[in-house]
Amino acid sequence: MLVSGTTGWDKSMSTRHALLNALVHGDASGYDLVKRFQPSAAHWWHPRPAQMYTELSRMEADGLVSGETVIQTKYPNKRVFSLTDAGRAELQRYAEVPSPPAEFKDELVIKMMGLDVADPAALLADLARRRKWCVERLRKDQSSVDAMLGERTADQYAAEADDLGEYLWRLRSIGLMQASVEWCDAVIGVIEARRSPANEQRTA
Amino acid sequence: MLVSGTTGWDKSMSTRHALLNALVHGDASGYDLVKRFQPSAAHWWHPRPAQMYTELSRMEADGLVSGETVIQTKYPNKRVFSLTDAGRAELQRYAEVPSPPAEFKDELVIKMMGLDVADPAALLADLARRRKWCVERLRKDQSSVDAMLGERTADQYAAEADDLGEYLWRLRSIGLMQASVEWCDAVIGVIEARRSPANEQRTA
DNA sequence: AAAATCATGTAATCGGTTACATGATTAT
DNA sequence: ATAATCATGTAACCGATTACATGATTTT
Repeated sequence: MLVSGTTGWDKSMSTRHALLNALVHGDASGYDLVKRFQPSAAHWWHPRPAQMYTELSRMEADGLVSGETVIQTKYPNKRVFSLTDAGRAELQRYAEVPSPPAEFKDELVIKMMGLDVADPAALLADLARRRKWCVERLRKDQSSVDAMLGERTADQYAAEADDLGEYLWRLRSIGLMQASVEWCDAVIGVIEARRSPANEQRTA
Repeated sequence: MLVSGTTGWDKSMSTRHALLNALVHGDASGYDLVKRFQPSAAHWWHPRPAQMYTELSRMEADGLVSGETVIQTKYPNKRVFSLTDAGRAELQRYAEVPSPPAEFKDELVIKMMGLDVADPAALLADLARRRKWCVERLRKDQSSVDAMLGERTADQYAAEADDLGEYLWRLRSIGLMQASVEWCDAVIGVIEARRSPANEQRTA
């Protein structure tokens, strides 16, 4: 598995509870979990391997998970983690704490602040890149959803499936990516309108 | 000004460049900038005062801004910052660095991971709260945009205005909030479908 | 032969958060 | 009287990132 490079990783979230929730569906090694949260496998948020390993150790120290070492001959030994009762209790507690509003962090928005004084060329290039990235992400998420659904309707899937989390995560991503693409187009439109304010003299 | 409490603050972004960009439009004290990025005044991202003050000092040490102390008798003295040439150069450099993909951090999405094993009651409450929050945010952003436009069309505004950053920031927020509300509704739908899988036997 | 897979971790650093401290002035 | 405004900061902490280190095995 290639870990850094390509498109790179995105940023932060509640790593501990993400790991806890991931272990609900079955025991896993740190390595398994790293893969499950990888950018290619997952979506728009990815804890880094370094932190996942440290967090797993901390969780073990806190008694939320227990790790058993599995000795392997051909490959390095691994530690397989499972939820403890305390872990499950913590998950329950967490479920009942109201979630804070989602956080959105977008450097492009910051750059927009300088738009009325800056040269828009660099911004246009940036917007085009961003738009492309979002379209690509959208395509991937959409095809994941299609693959998950198969022949079923969304309602059937909702009733039967056992990986609703994955599914809903992708739905979330799709919505955000659509909004992002539309925003890019709107901003490009604004910059164009500013560049050629021809239509001002038109109607009135 | 009341700083903490109420809905509270959201999280992180590139504080340094946000401050730099804010100073493009005119000199300002730390306090002015704190207000400009406040949740009520601004949008969905807000650096904390503590960090803005520290960051301004660091920027001054790095020569990107220069602060002049203004002595006041009735109120505490203040330091008014202005961009230096180095600061403007840094802003230019920053404009040319490609922006990384936007980051989205949403604890609700994490909670969804446990949906097929957990009791959905707590989640439903959480979703309802979230939905309400987003609708409210949406309303505020929408009325800000309306106020900015006034009698003008979007194209006219784009050609004339000198606060495009504020405007585009709100457009971004509106798109994200709309997507968020729709997602909440979709998830609620999924949970309902799961709770009463009545329609499975229907057509086929 | 080169690259990717399996598998885990440490150390240094950093950006950001929380909590706290101060105190005159003005508006409700 | 109470609360909010003006105005700035420090100290402790913490979650997360970057960079690095290891090395046999399997696939291309």
